[in-house]
This record gives sequence, structure tokens and C-alpha cells, in this order.
Amino acid sequence: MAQVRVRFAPSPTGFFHIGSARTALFNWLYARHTGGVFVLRIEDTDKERNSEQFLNVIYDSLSWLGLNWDEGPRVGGQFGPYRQSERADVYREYLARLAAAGRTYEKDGATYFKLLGERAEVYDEHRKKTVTKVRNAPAVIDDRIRGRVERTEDEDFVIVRSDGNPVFHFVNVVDDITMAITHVIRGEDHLSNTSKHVELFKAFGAPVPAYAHIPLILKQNGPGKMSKRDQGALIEEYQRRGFLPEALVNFLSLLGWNPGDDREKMPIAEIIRLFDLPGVNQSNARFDEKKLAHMNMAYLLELSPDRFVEKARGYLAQLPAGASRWQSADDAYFREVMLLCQPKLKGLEELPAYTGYFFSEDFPLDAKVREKVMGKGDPRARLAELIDLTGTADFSTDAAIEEALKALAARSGAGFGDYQAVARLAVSGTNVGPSITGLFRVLGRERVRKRLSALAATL
RNA sequence: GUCCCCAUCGUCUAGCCCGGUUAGGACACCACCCUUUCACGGUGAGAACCGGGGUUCGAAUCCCCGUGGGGACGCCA
Repeated sequence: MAQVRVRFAPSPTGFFHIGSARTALFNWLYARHTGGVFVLRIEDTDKERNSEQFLNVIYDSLSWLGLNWDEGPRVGGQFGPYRQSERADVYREYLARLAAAGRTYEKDGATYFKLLGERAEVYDEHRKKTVTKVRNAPAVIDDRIRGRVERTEDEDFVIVRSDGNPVFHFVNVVDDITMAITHVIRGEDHLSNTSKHVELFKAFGAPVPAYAHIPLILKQNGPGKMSKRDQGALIEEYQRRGFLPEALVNFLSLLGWNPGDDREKMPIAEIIRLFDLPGVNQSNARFDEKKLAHMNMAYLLELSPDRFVEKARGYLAQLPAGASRWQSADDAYFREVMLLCQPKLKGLEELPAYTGYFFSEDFPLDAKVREKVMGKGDPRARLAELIDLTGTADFSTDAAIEEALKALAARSGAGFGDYQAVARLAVSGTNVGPSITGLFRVLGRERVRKRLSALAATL
């Protein structure tokens, strides 16, 4: 069996859709699984809609996801160039072949591909116009996911626009032929187009590749497939929100595919080992951001300290406002704060709100929490005792702080929880966060006492 | 309207090909446990074979018809 060659062929429209990401991923996985070649081809024949800078959106998104390409722009390859805008010579040659075989004709300045068979004029109710139907044999699509699919192409179609630019169907097929693509893995929305492509392959006398039409990703609420305007549809959004690419890739791999057992969270090497076309589902999948968030948390939790700190720093640095707040902190302290919070976070997005009070005295006091804590027991007395205790207590370790607090609770007869709640409110302004002992230790005696006193002063 | 694809818990899915399961897992939700908060984690609960016909001793599984969902029908890709 010859080496597998697959391709991902996006258009530089300025967006990198999550559905495109999954198509790219499945192609990449199949190439890696089979030891094949993953080709990146840029389909930029529509000069109206494409632009140079949009190319970077594609490169950046693929790179961020870790989907490296073996052939394509920036890395080259023996079947280049890999941008359709640079392949005019190839298309001219293939168009000439079609013309020589009598399979093209001009109409309204455009070039049409001519189907073989009897013709008849028919009025199309839906399109409200008369069209020429061709009595044609069905095209057979050998689909690795759906099985054998037949569809009859019964109308000639445009392959070169009147402005001289070739159309998708034509260049797509020509490139798949000239780039020796063996498997076309793409979204199901292309299944109906495939009969056009099969007709072209046949007209060129070229072997038809194996197809694999993968199910679509549906929007989480409401009807229809996910579009670029839907919440969570764009890869750059996940990048910006600090999602871990390995988590997103793992999640995406499970949208329409499964390893055949209960496993979900898997290292990419394992996904590559298990991935195969027959394991891909046939039905569309609804996108579920909650499950993605859970996957992201699981990956975040197991990040090594160094990696977590690096990710946290990266995330905070790209925030639009207030980046200076964290940047002014010294490395050791920053690291200590981040590692204290790592086991508690669901996502890097929580970082600003979750760690703000470590880096500034100006942090919000949650009014509801304050009301709740202050309305219970004798917070005034607890605060006074805490201020007294923290003046002399050993702050060197969590254990020492815990011991001191427990001793205080035992002396006074109030519960540990009462001290904990009041102290937490004073130092962090809320009722969620790391352990109170960790909070004390990392914040340090001086700031803890200052904040306790500040809260006491408001009573 | 025409053509194509699809159909298991709210969601992602295993099981289907090669009929016999208390129809399994995960996310979400709820309860309990753990616990110095909040999480994590643990235990448990509720929750599905779209409908109708066939074939068969027996159908989630095979066949047909409905219905529902999705896609395509551009000088977009």
C-alpha cells in the first residue's frame, strides 16, 4: 500500500473555525497514525475574500494546536507551490487538457465543465429558472466512514469564472491529483459536492481518492451547524481565554470519534495510535463547552509546576488591561502564588479574579460574603483575637500557622471555621480560595495583619 | 422543491457489522462522604434505544416505510 497523503485545505478568510480545526486534526491524526504525509494547502482562489494577513490566522492556529504540516507553505515540499494563487500554470495546463477532450465550453464569459449524456431543458421551481439537466450515470463515492454513496451530478458547472479565476471544485481536484492525495478527509457538508469532484477525476483519467466525510459540529443551542458567529466557534477565542491546546485537541478528537472504549482523557500519542477512519461516527455532534471546560481543568491540574507557572504568566501577560499588576511581582513570589492556586482553578481565565488580592491592596470585598460572615457569631472578637495572634505566631510553614489557629480556637471555644471565615474575608475579600494557612504564609505577617485591622476598623 | 447523510440518557458516546446486556462510561444536574472556605476526589440517584410495520423463539442490533435532525443545490470554499 502506497504511503497515505492527506491534506488540509483552508481558505484564508480571517477566521479559523472549530470545525476546520477538527478537520485538520483528523487529517493530521490519520497521517500520523499511518506514517503518512500531512499537506497544508491554501485555497485562496477567491481574490475578493482572501487576504495576505489572514494566512497568519491559519498558521498560528495550526501551530498553537500542535498540528504541524509536512508539506505546505513555510516548509515547502516537492509538490509545491502550496498556495493556489501561485498555481495558475498548473490550472492552465489541466484546463487545456479538459478543453482538448471536448469537456469544456464557454458561457457568459465563464468556462463550464461539460457532463456526458442526453440533455433536456427543465424549469427548476426552487431556483426559479430554466436549467439544462444532463442524463448522467451516478458517481460512486467510496467513503471510509459512510460506505458506498451514490449521487448523480446532472448539471454542468462553472470551473473558471468570467474574471479568469478558477473555481474551488476544479482547483481542488487538480491539486489533489498533482499533489498525489490518497485520502480526502473533510466535513460532511462537502459530500454533495463530491459527485462533481468524482466527475472531474474521471474526466482527467485520474484515480479517485478514498473519501472520508466526517460529521459536522452543531451549535450547542438552536438549530444548524456551528457558524463563525456562534459562541465558542473560533480557535483564537480559546487561545485568548487561556485554554490548553492539548485539552482542546483531546476534546475535539472525541467529537465524532472514540477509541472504542471508555477512555476519554488520553495523551496525544495514544490518540494517534488508536485513531482510524472506521472509528469515526456518522452522526453530527453538538458542541458542549462544559465538557471542554472539564477537560481543560483536568489538563491544568496535571501540569508540572514549571509549566503551570509559565502558562499562567503567559495568560496574564496577554490580558488587555492591568498586566502591570502581575508583571511587577518578583518571580519567586509569583510562582508561589500560582502554585498555591493551581489545584483550585478550573481555568486560567479565573486567574485575575482568583489571585488579584495577592498583588494589590486594592481588592474588592464581596458584599454578600461580608454580610454572611459578619452576621454569624462574634466576628469582632474573632478579628481582635486574630490580630493579636498574628503578631507573634510562627508564619514559616502551613503546619505552624495551622497549629497556632487551632490552639486559638481551642482556647476561645469558637470553631476553627469561624476564624477561617473572618480571616479569609479580611485577607481576600471573598469566601473561596486556597487554604487559609497557605493564604497567611504566602501573604506574610505584615499584610495579613494590615488587612485584618482594616476589616476590624469598618465594624 | 430536488438530491445526499444521519437517528441510544439533556449533551458526547459504548453496544449495532457477527440479534439473547440489570443498555456501559463521561459531561451536566441532584444527594451524601471527605473537608478549615471553595474546588478536586469518592459514593450514590435520576436520566436513553424516534414511531410503525416486518424477519425471528428472541430486535437497540437485520429489512422497509414514516417522522425528525443535518447538509448540498453560487462565476463562495
